[in-house]
Amino acid sequence: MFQISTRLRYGLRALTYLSTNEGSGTVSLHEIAEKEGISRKYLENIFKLLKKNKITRSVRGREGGYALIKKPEDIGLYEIAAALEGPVSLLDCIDAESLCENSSECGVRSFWADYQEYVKKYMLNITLAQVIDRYYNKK
Amino acid sequence: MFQISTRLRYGLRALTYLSTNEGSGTVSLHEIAEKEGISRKYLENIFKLLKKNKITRSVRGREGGYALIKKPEDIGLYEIAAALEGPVSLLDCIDAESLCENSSECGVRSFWADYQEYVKKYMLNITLAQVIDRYYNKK
DNA sequence: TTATTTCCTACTACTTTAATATGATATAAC
DNA sequence: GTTATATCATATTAAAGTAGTAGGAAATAA
Repeated sequence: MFQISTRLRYGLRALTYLSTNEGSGTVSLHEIAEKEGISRKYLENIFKLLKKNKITRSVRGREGGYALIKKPEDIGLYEIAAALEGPVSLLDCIDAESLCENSSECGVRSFWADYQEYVKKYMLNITLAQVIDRYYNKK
Repeated sequence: MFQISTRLRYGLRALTYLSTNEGSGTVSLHEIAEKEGISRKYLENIFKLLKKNKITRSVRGREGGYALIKKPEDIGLYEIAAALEGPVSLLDCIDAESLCENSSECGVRSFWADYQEYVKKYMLNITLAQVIDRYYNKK
């Protein structure tokens, strides 16, 4: 219940590693995979999404790799989660009109809409920098 | 992302219907299925969990059905969600010690622990009565 | 030229989810 | 007592999602 996906967890770890090790250059997936104990092939899938959503940039070829586009302080968790798990979407309401007459769907829907806003708010207010900070302080 | 399951949504709708229609007796799954447009067989699965978790009671045989055990004001959404989706569980941390030395897992884990508490808090503070209230006010 | 890297298109194994199938058991109405 | 209507029990199925793998093309620095 309310479990996060391995994809997002791996993604966050990879980005944490990336931001603390990229320096002025890039970091290869090979290195991240080795240091974080994550499959390199699976990281490829993850970084494909991160690049597509303009969170990272890439350099191909030898000595290539990935780097963050923005500073960790400017990267919200919401955009990372949205990139890796798809954006928040409310429930479908296709035949809502016919349903809402006789069912409890409307009440439940409006409740969940609020719930999603609540979760989204949390994600919007936390940055990658804050997650990294936790890593070092192990608080 | 942060999407709720059909099982929980159906469960909430069924409980809403139940509490507004049980009166002093019980309501059959046949009736709920018909009025809410949900498969009766699927409702059986849902109510098996709700009964097991002491949210509803049942009466077998003709004229039988289900009823709430507590008043809607005393049923928190968290217990309903926990019954239908399993309780909140933190990430496994079996070989955490070996990992935490070199990886970013610890920082990410502590972040998600807070996140889960945040969500849990929301669920604990909302009752079935409040969801029902929304249904009528269609706010 | 070669080693290393991203990039691209699949494929696979596994788990979960939503739903169905079949029938046993209980009970009120007739 | 028979019957219709319920829950209860077990199990199966179809589709989707998740985690991870396979094989190689293209780029680029050493």
